[in-house]
Amino acid sequence: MLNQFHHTAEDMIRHNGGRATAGRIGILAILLAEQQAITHREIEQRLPQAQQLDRVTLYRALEWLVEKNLIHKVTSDDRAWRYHANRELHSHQHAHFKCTGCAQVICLDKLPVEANWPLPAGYRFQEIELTVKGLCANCC
Amino acid sequence: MLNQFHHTAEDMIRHNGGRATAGRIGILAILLAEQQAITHREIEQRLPQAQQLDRVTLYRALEWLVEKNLIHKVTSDDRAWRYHANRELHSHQHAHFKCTGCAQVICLDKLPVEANWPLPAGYRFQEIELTVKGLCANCC
DNA sequence: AAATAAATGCAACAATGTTGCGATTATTGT
DNA sequence: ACAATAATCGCAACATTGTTGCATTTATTT
Ligand SMILES: [Mn+2]
Ligand SMILES: [Mn+2]
Ligand SMILES: [Zn+2]
Ligand SMILES: [Zn+2]
Repeated sequence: MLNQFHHTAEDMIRHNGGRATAGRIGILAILLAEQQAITHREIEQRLPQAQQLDRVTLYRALEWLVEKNLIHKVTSDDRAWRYHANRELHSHQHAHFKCTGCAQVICLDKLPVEANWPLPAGYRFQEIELTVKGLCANCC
Repeated sequence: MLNQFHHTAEDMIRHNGGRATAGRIGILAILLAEQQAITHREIEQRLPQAQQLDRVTLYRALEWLVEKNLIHKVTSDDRAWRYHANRELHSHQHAHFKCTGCAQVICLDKLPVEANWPLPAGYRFQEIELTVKGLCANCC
């Protein structure tokens, strides 16, 4: 139920010292209900007509949610960030899958790569960004 | 010597059935001379004042070089493609490093990940895109 | 209910890349 | 060397995604 997610969303926002505005709650509820990582545009489309937000407000709300570590965003090759709620599985580093057919992005559970990557001398490792590309079950 | 690269570039272009225009040759020579993967903008800046190209022409030349497999392009989190000449090392799949300080991108030699990634049932693997982020020797 | 800081909406801007189309040019054949 | 031709180029216009400044509104606290 989306109402359930609304409640959870509001809690999460308050626990992080932010104002529980309709916009933030709605956005986070959408991301909590979503299996995949979705774009700014897709979030906009899922918002009920009654409470459409300004583009900029949506961007800023997402920025805030990322800062507070409630969601994470994923780089893609189509120049559009995709956002996804942080669940237990995804609190740490993980890889992503992107379908080259329908452009959907899902989070993969693990990041089966050694964190100690062989870098040139003097370089310092910070993090790995890994996207597996292929076809999803629908597009196969 | 950049002239040497010009000669090589012209050869590579002709061998692929394309017209050896000053623009294409200049671009490919720049990419051959460059260690790192560089952006459209950076290529533009390296072109001699005498033969500045239209932005669109530059984009289309790069597109053609990628099609012909003479160069490859790299996705980044700043929404700008970066281009690099295909050498032996990079003809196959490989990972990239991006410095979070100065934004430089270099190609890493290997891709120490199994090509057979554990995907959900019904999904088909195509390729891996992997970027290691960190600080380069200068920015450390 | 008033005070206050946080969040919002609007307009303007920036960066990167794409498309259509007429003009130019590299290449080929004579 | 010259003409024919298709490939390439340059320009203008557009698209998408995201950012910044600032005045207005609103959630929260007192
Ligand atoms: Mn994820
Ligand atoms: Mn590379
Ligand atoms: Zn798909
Ligand atoms: Zn650096």
